[in-house]
Amino acid sequence: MLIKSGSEQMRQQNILLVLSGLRRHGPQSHTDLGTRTGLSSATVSAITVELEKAGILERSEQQPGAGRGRPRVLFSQARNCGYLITAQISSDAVQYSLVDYAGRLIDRFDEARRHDAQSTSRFAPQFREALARLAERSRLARDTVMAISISSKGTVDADGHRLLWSPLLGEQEIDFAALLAPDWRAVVTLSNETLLVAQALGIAAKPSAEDHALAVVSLGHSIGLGIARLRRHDEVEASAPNFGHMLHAPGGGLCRCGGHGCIEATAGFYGILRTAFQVPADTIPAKFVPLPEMDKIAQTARGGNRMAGYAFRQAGLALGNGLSRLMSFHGRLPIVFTGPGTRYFDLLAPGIDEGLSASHEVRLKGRPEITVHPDEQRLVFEGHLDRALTGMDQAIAEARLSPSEKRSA
Amino acid sequence: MLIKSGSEQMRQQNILLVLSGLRRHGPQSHTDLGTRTGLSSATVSAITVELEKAGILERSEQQPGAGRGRPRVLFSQARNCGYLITAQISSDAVQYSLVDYAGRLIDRFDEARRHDAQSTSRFAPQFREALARLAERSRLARDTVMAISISSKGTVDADGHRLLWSPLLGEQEIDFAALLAPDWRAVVTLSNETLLVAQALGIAAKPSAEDHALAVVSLGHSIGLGIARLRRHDEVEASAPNFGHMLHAPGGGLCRCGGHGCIEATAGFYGILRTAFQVPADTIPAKFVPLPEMDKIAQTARGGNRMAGYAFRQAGLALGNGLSRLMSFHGRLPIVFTGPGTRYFDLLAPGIDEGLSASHEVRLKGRPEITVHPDEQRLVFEGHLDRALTGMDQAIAEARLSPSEKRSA
DNA sequence: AGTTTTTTCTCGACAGTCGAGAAAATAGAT
DNA sequence: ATCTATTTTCTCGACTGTCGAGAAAAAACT
Repeated sequence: MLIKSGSEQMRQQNILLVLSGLRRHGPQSHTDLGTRTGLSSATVSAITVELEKAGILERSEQQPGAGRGRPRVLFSQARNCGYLITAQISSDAVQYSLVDYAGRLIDRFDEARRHDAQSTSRFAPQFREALARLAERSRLARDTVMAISISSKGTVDADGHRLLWSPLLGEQEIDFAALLAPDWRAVVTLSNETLLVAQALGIAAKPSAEDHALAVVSLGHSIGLGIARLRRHDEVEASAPNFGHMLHAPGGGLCRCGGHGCIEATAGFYGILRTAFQVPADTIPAKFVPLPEMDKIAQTARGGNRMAGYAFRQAGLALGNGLSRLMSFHGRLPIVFTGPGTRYFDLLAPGIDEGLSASHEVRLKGRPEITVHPDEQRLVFEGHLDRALTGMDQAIAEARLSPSEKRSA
Repeated sequence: MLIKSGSEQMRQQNILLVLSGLRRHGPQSHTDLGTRTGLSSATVSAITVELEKAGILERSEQQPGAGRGRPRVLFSQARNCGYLITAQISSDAVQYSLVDYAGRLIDRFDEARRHDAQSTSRFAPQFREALARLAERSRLARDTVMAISISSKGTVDADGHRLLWSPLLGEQEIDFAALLAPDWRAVVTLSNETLLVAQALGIAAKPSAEDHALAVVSLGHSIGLGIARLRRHDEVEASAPNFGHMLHAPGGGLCRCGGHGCIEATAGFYGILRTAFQVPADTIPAKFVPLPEMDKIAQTARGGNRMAGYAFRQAGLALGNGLSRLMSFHGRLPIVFTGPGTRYFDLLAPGIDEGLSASHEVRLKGRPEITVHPDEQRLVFEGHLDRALTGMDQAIAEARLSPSEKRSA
């Protein structure tokens, strides 16, 4: 059964329309909103008045000298209406950011992670403490933080509450929602890192709108994949399949997940290292490979070293074959590479091409468009912003009746 | 941007709600509809009166003796409100069915297809002629046919208008929408056969609702895959990835698609035949393998013939590995096997199991639930009904204002 | 015939959107 | 300095649609 539609839903929908228009296209006037949303001027008025009263919107100053006529007044999000905290967990550090409702960065710091034995057990309390510190530094009442958005590599449960498996903490499951529930009133969401990248690229790629989807591959110690499907009406639906541990070749090298022949076991940094140094493929994978070491291997490969070159080519092949399979499922789609591994893209490209050509889709319609976008961290942050702030907009639209509204108006 | 919401959309949505409630749960009374949809009695009244006037709904007789009180009158679809034609194209025949708006089968016939050289060029005119005959046999005005729903194996374009590639007609592209446009006013949709099976299983599996998705594999001369995602509110979103031509093993046997190492090249009937008879793997695949011949191979395999047994096991392995990759993308999901190949399921099962166990998902959460459902043709028909009739409901809801409505009421 | 029970139908109130036009605010013209 | 043209914002009455409550209908039971 679908959902019932009353005048209630109608208003919610139109409020959301206004908020998301403002979100995607910045401060706008009454008339802009009207033409953009298709709503009549009268309706826009009713909505903006209501949101202004509720403290969600505020009127910016009009820009003067913009031609004849009454000057437009721009509406924009009220900054102090609520705050968002993002936490990007990566292998060597966690980056914490505090952002206001309008999407402006207020404060940010990194906290390095150590790779000793106790680091995993101490992770949760350290995380909690860091969040507390972030709020304190800006003298922010905790109740004003409406959302906490966390990202990590690995597998996340459907609710976005628990980290089920991660390359950093292994099978140590963390329930972030439960961890933060005592301290915070905010909505806590955990997302796969590459999913957020896909989200960010999805909304950015929107204007072209030629293709209906795109894929992004994160190259690093482990391999991540994100898919963004571009739905009608500016919506982006992102997902993050477990690509790194998809079967590449049965009986292949030992993977960190305990399986054999995963893509990551050949194309992740430790896989490349293993092949390059001719370590037996069932050797327990390295926990962490420093970038300089990878750089060194890449240098020897570029200098003509056979085995190093072969390692990168095999890695590319694993990626290409995997992407070929991806395209069997989702059709041919443009591919973006990101992450630290992109600095070896020249070495990976031939293998990727070879692997891709095994696909029916590629043979029929040609090679997909491939681009490289090295700055992964920034994309992750953008993904955080888009998802979390849109979520706040939604929550505002849905919670419209509770505050006062019944008595006063 | 989302879509604007006015009182118009509100009514459309609620009309759709009533129609789909009626569709999924059969004839119902005023009150039933009210509780099911959540709409107030007054609103249900307004809607049913409108639809009755428009000739979409009609009141069935009340069933007498059902206790005290005023007897309920059941609403149901007006049969003569519109008709649907379905055409199921399979390798050896095309089945044409005529169905009324309530989903009742009115007429049906099969037309055999021959496998000679001219058959493909003659296909289109024969198809057109058969549709004409179907309408004529029931003395039906063509304008009353609202939808023509066609299914085939192979690749379909996004609009559902053109058959891009099929195992039966190869690269000979057919634009069914264009083919039928001169003769029919109806909406023409082409769907992948296995997608329809997934749709049918999806709506049937709904009550359990434990898993959020399911996959169905069609085993035959070629291999089909359908996925049904169970969305909230009774909605099923079905898709049909190009599974049969997904890469199984690089450099594997020659496939009908022209590639090497596709799943189908090992697991399709011709692939099994090739392996069983030790024909070189780059031999041009047989166009068609009669079932009795497959039965014979299966018999020898069951009787202990090494090579025949190996052929089925390899086929199962290709399927299992493919499904393992599917689960890397979609998570662990229950699997249904259908199609003529299910009669060899005992021989395929060991290979499938072995292939599945290579998946990270399976190792973590255990083997997925596997069921067999041999009667593919009936499932395809059910899928046709659900998709096409739901589409008609939607069209009715959307086209509400045009007929009269403005003048009369 | 009267009462009870259940269902269907109808009426007034309410929420929300829309079109049109009034009011506001500015730049340029006189 | 005042007036006019122009553009934007705001307001009012009409319309559409939903909802709750109660009236009307239609059967079974007493």
